[in-house]
Amino acid sequence: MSRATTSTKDRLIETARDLIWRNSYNAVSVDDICAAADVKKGSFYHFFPSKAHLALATMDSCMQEMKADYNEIFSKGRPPIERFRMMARHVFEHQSEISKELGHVCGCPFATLGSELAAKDEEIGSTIARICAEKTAYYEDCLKDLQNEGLIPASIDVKIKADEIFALVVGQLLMARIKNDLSFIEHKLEESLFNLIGIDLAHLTKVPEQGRKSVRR
Amino acid sequence: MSRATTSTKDRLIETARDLIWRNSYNAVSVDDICAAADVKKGSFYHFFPSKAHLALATMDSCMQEMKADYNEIFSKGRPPIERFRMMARHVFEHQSEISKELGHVCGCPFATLGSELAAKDEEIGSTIARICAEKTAYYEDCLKDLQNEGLIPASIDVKIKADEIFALVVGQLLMARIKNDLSFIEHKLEESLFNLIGIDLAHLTKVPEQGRKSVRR
DNA sequence: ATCACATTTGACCGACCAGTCAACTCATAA
DNA sequence: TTATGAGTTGACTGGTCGGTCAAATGTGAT
Repeated sequence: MSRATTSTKDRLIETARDLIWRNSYNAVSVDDICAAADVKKGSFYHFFPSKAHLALATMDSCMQEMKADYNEIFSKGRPPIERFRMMARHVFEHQSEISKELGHVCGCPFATLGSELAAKDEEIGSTIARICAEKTAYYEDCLKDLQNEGLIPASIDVKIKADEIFALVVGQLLMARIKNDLSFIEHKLEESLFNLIGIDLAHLTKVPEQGRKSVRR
Repeated sequence: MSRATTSTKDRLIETARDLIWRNSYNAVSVDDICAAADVKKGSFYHFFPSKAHLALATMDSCMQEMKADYNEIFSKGRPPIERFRMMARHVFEHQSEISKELGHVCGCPFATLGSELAAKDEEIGSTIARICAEKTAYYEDCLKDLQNEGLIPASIDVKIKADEIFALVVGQLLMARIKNDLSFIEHKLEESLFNLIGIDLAHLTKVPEQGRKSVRR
């Protein structure tokens, strides 16, 4: 009957993602999730040993989706500046979509969950820390390419800069969630990003159709 | 008996601040707070009509403390660069102190609460948004002074830049909370900050004891 | 047809949740 | 002395929490 669409387990993960992301881990009960997913509680505990394990599975699912997007955005075929630019656009578009679907700006799911649970549940805390590290790896790699192309000084520490970028994005997403307003991310995220990286975008875009593939040296 | 130290109401607010900040709003029950504050539940509801109202009172208390600190740090008697520098140091020292006291890096209390409740409780959400706006006002004012002294270009939009600074700090605090590690804030926050503002600190500090009061023009 | 096994169901548990209440203490003020 | 009202107490409520369980049902292989 219900197999036609998605499996019970997947349905639980998807529903949990929506409910927890929209509200918070502790504000959403297992009963809530079961009701929304139209799954009986016994079935829930057949697939997940605890509520926390569902949260972990939900994060895994989110991370895989994120990775698929990032692999596309940060593919080597794209000039590094374009990658960051596309990331900024993607953040807005993704958030905008989620916001329409769930009725509220939701920000970064890992940050939301991490902020709530990092001090309580060690496993979730370290999982989130690992996910964040994976995200910054994309930035770091891209920053290295910017260095190789001579667009940013070779002297800067790309690892630190990547952490800074991540913090900036996470912070702006958090503010967007609190204010329930994406306009800053829509109009200013890209600029903030290049400010932080240290690239004068206005100067670069003066040469519109040249130097796009590679501005090597 | 207990009046000797602090009033029941204040004791509840202080205890709630610690417990909620350390864990999260929904993870801490009224019973928990009452037990930790050695207050009976009936007394709790004599002073606060609901748990949410205690949270609001707690935020008020946090904000007053924050304002006292910020008024000192951002006083006009200090050169604007020193103000930001002192703020970075203050963030670390404050977090370090709290971390020792509560056993875990806690980050920004408003961000933590906001992330958890903004989508659920409108009043708390808008209160937090207002508090954040008050914080960015300090940055904005300080950025204007930097402009007046010619240390940053007059062309930059200080309002936006202030929001960027706030997002960066909040984001790094959130990461510190998740990782339970203050080392990035200890060693890199100041540098990140001036990166974002667009001031080359290394260049400035080459002139150690001069140009401290004012580097006008 | 029979078996093994995965899945589903709904009743159930004790603990805990936010919040209520009537009775009590005690200081002050008339 | 008595009346008032702020503060305190602990027992109480109805509902919800995360989690359990035995029994029922479906499914695929032999």
